[in-house]
Amino acid sequence: MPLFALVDGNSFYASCEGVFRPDLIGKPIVVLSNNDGCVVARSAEAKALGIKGFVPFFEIRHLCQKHDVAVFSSNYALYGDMSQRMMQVIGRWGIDQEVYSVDESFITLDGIPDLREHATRLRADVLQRVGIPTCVGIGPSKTLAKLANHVGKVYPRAQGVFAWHWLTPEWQDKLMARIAVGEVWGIGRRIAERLAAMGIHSALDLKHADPRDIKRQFNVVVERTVAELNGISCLALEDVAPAKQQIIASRSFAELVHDFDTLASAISHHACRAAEKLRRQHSHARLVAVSIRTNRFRQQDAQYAGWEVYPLIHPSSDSATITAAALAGLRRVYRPGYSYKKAGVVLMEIGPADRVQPDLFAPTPDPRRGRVMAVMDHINREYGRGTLRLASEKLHSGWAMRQEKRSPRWTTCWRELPVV
DNA sequence: TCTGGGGTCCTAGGACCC
DNA sequence: TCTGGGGTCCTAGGACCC
Repeated sequence: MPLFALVDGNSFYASCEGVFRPDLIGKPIVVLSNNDGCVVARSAEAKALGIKGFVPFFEIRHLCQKHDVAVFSSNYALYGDMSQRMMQVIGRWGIDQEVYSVDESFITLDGIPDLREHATRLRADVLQRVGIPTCVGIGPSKTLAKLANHVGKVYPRAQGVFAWHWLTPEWQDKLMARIAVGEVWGIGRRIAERLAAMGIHSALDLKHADPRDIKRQFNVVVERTVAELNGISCLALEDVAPAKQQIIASRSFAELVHDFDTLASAISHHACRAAEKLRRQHSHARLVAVSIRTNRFRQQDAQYAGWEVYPLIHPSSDSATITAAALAGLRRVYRPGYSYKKAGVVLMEIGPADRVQPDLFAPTPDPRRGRVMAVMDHINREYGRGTLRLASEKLHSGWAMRQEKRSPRWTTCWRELPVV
C-alpha cells in the first residue's frame, strides 16, 4: 500500500513576507491579490482578527488600520523563489515528489520506519533553511493525506503533523465525523450543497456513501474521492509536470481604460508573457485568443465582454507572431464607448515545438526567429524581466496594475537585496 | 472609490462517419 | 409504411483546485 504525505507552507505568502521582516513576528500580516483587490493570504494573527479569505480589501481596510495589520501587495518574484527553495528541501525527505502548487507538495514515504520523527525533522529542516513553517499530513491516498494535513493544522495538539494510521479505525471514524464534507479535497461548494441534500454532511458520511450512488448522482471524480477516503489510492503521484494545454496571461487595470491604443499595449504585454511561458515549456500554440471586458461590479456602466480567437497558419511561440495575432484579434473584438477593466491573452492548441505540421502553401517561417527568441529569453533571465521587449508593449502605460504595498524582491533582484 | 489570475477534468449533446 | 448500431470528435457549460 502506498503512503503519501502532503506538505504545505502555512499561510504561505504571508509567511514569505515575514521571513525578511522579523519586526513583524507575532503581528498580523495580510497579502493582497493583483491590483490590491482581494485578500489572498493571512497570517494566523490576521485570521484571529476575523479577517476572512478572498474578501475585497476595501471591506477590511478599516480593520487593518485599527489593528495595525501589515498589508502587502503580492510579490510573485519573492513567492516563486521561496517556493522553489522550499520544494527543494521537502524533496530530500521523500522517496518521490510531486510539486502540486506554489505551496503544496506530495511526497511518498513508503518504507520509512519512524514517520513521526521523519515528519518532525522535515518541518524543522524547512523552517531552518527557508524560514517557512509547514504542516505534514500522512495517509494511504492523496485525499487522505490532504485531509490529514487539515487535521494537523486545525488541532494544535498535532503540532503540525498527523497520520491516519496513528489512530485506531474507530478513532479515525470519530475524527472524520467531525470534519465537514466540504473540507474534503475535490468537494467544492456546489457538490457539498447537493451532498447535504442527500444527508451527507461529514467526511465520514461521504466515506460510507455508496460509490455507485455517488457515480450516478455526480461523476467518476466524486466516486474516486469516495474510494480515496476509504484508503484505496486512485490518484497517482505525478512526479513530472505535464506540459500546459492552455496558457493564460491577463490582468485587471488599476483604472478604467477607454481607448484602443492603451488596450493594445496591454494586450501586447500579455501576449509576450504568454509566449514566454510557452517557450519555457518548449511548446508551440496554434490558437491565440484575446479577451477584454468591462468592470462587472459597476452595474451603472454599460457591460461588454469580448472574446476573439485568432488561428495562426504555423503553430508558433514567437513573441512577435503571437502579438500580431493578438492585436488582430483585439481589432475585431474592440468596441469603442466602453470602460474596460481587464484584458487578457489565451494560447490554445498547444503542442511540442519539435513536432509541427507545416502548411503546404504558406511560406515557412524564418528559422532564425527561434534563435532571436532564445537570445531575448536569455537576456531577460540574466538582466531582469522586461530588459528586452516589443515596442508595442510600451506605447502606452495607462494600464498598469495597482501594487502600492509591494515588498522588495529580496531574493531575486540585486538592487533589492536586504542590507544587514 | 476600491472586487485576482491562473489552471484541470468531466458530461451532455450535436455533427458526422461507416 | 417501415428507418440500426457502433463509433469519434467537438463544443459549451459546469464543477473543482490553488
